[in-house]
Amino acid sequence: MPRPFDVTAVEKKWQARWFDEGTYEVDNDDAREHFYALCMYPYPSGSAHQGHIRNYTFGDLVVRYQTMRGKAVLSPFGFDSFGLPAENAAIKAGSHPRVFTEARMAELKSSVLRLGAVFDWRREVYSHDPKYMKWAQAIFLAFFEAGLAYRAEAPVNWCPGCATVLANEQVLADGTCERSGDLVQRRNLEQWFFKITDYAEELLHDVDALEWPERVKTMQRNWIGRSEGVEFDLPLEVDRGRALRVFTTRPDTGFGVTYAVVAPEHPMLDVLVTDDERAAVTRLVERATQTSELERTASSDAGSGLEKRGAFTGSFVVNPFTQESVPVYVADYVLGNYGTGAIMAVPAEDERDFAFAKAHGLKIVRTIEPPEGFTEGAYSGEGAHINSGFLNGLDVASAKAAATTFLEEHANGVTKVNYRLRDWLVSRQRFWGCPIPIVYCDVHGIVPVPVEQLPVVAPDDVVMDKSGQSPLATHEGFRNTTCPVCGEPARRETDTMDTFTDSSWYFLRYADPFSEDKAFDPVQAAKWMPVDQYIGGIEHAILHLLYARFYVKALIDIGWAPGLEREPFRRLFTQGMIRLDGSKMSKSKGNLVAPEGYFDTVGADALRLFHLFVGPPADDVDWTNQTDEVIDGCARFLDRVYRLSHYDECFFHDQKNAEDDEVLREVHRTILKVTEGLERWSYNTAVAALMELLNTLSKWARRPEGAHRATLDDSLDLLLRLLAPMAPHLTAEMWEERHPGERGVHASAWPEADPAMVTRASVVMVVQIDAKVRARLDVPPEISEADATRVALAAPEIVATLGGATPQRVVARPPRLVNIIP
RNA sequence: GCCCGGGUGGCGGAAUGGCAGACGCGGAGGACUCAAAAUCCUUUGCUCGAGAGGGCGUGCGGGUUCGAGUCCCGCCCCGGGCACCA
Repeated sequence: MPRPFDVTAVEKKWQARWFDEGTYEVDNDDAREHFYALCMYPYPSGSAHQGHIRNYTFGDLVVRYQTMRGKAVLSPFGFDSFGLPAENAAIKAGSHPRVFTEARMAELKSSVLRLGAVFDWRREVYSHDPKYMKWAQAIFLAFFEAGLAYRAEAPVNWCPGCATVLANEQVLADGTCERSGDLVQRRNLEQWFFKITDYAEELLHDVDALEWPERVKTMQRNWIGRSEGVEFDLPLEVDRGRALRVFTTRPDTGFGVTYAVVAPEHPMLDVLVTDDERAAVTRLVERATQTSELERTASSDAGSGLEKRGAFTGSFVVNPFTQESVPVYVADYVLGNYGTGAIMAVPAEDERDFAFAKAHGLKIVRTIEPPEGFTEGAYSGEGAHINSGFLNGLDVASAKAAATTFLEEHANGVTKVNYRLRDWLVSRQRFWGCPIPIVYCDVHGIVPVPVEQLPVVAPDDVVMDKSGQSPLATHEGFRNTTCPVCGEPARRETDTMDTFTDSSWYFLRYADPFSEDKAFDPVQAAKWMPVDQYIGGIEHAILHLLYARFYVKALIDIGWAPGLEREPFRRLFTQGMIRLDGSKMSKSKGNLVAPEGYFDTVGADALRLFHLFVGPPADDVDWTNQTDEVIDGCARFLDRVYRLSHYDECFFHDQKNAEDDEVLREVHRTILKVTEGLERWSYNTAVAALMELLNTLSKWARRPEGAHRATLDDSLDLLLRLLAPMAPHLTAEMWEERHPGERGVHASAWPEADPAMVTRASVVMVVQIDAKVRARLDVPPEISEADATRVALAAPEIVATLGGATPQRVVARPPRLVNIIP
């Protein structure tokens, strides 16, 4: 496609200028109003894919737009540079992950530069930078000292493919690893955890006030999973001094408890099992603890196999409501690490209990009257209580309250809040991550590495082999050290931290990357935080955002960040995904459409414009065989802007007339449309408004009668300023041509619409009969209801259609429409 | 199963309860050209009609309203998230 200008030369020129001159460097003490714009910390997977391009197109638009609005905009860049893909690639190539990673970083950086995205490059941060690692480790130690990091043995998710432990968050619903797809196994290992559960309530509560997509807020709430209920005792039948403690959210159904269930991991199981049942229970427990999470959860469909997934323990407990003895079962549908690991079972009102009761022939007693027509199964809805002694006749809410009081008085009951959220397992048995700065001494136990010895950096002379085991674990020089307390030989921790820890505080380092003696200066950080606009993919809706929120709250609480707001990301925008052939575009799927080809041909501005124009920014984009044509269309639009700014085929007249004035009014209306579009993330309509304006201008200036020259010049300048955040290279170039020696378009102020210029001289009013359009009339925009009615009824088409009859009713909504009901 | 989104021309999409389809892609016709590309102009929801003009149209069925793509009720379909959390 021949272009009227040299796209590549223009883009290179401006990219070099922005980079070399540090145009978008910004000081913490800048006197202008501060604005922190941030795109999510990218993993350096190589040159950018269209998802990155989309992200940085939006981010750069925000940066340039807010700058033109007179703000000091912090726009930093860096790399989430630790992670498994680099390690796997290094194993394959027999090289070091750093070599691989830094090559990928250079590629990604080149892509964002070629996109024309602007950053304060002095603030660049990357996770495997020892300067960053030092403080990542210092934070770990501070958490450790504050009791927020602890070591515990726990059943963990072990992925055989990745040869590492995974966080709950990295295990998919079907029990497979999110990365490798392998079936995750359960193992008991000593691991490091962060006590994120201490913050469950605050993390849940603070979600409400965030200006985030509702969808993301809901996901966060669901993930935290708060549930209120009662914990109480079910005394053992044989020894009423001992009891099985259970948690329930439905104390009101207590009269319907016909059995109890403990998890296979329950500590009291040994006491509960009688000799007769021991063999069967042992078999079940072994199966439950050794089989994968998948098998344990898979059979939820219609409760199949339930008879094999539970066994009678031989013991009985006493239902405090009925004083009846009920059997205790062990079953794998009860989880050991939630609540008390034991439940009261109410088959009539709980689906799972119902299925289990059916499978084992257990008694079912309804305690809530199901509605008319309800036939079979558990009923968990509203209704009046029956078969429930003192609760009879009460609705669910009142019965809950009464039952809770009863349990408090008779069964050591306490109201209790449980969360689905678990502590964050941060240990990873991998090499390419930030080492956990801990030493194990035979005498002194767990000893933190002194801060002055940080960072603990992995050695370079490692052999990345195919065993899958971290080379740190077997590297004698790394592993063997001395105890910081006593100086005797000791072992280093060889696990590294989950890479989500790196992305949990990078935005704080961006705000102050200059401090050498601390992770960030809280006074400097507070000058930018919280992030005013965070932009990233929906795939981080739970993990990254939850962890980063936790980090900030914890850092404030341990005294590292006084004065910071407790939520790091005030506004979040989640962009849609790019899909090719219906599936998400990602490197692992090999379905990337590299942007480099577009940079070389249509140019970055056209590609940016495409991403803005193709649809609502939050929606997914289907990359189809029509896409290249749409991108060409965007390039065509830019060409037309260029030609018009060179008065290509234009004619002029000297005296400004009414038509010229109306065109300028159209420009001012466009200012409103574009500004509104940018403010409410409607970039596609903002671009459309500019296209419409160009159509108007070019039609007007190319008529033989011509256009008023000064009016065209004013219009062009306004158009270029509105287009500047979207297509920065071309607008910068044209502005320089039109205003040599003056400051650039991006340094000029965002246009303000003149209120006197946005109204039209006349507008088209629609006249309907019975809601069908019968006439269109030119009327003044301020026409009154009476006048509107009068001119409507006088219109020839209306007179003809009505045929002299008096209308029953006239609805006038001046100046848009009049509807006549005959 | 539960919780969110979303169903509008051939396609991407637009529309504070007020002219459905802005803008773009694609298509058709034309101008320029020896020719093509590029560019420019016209046209383009479906349908009946030679035409003027008419009818029908926002997943389906109801409702509210002078007026519904938009609000309410009940369905269907697609996408995403969660899913033994007691």
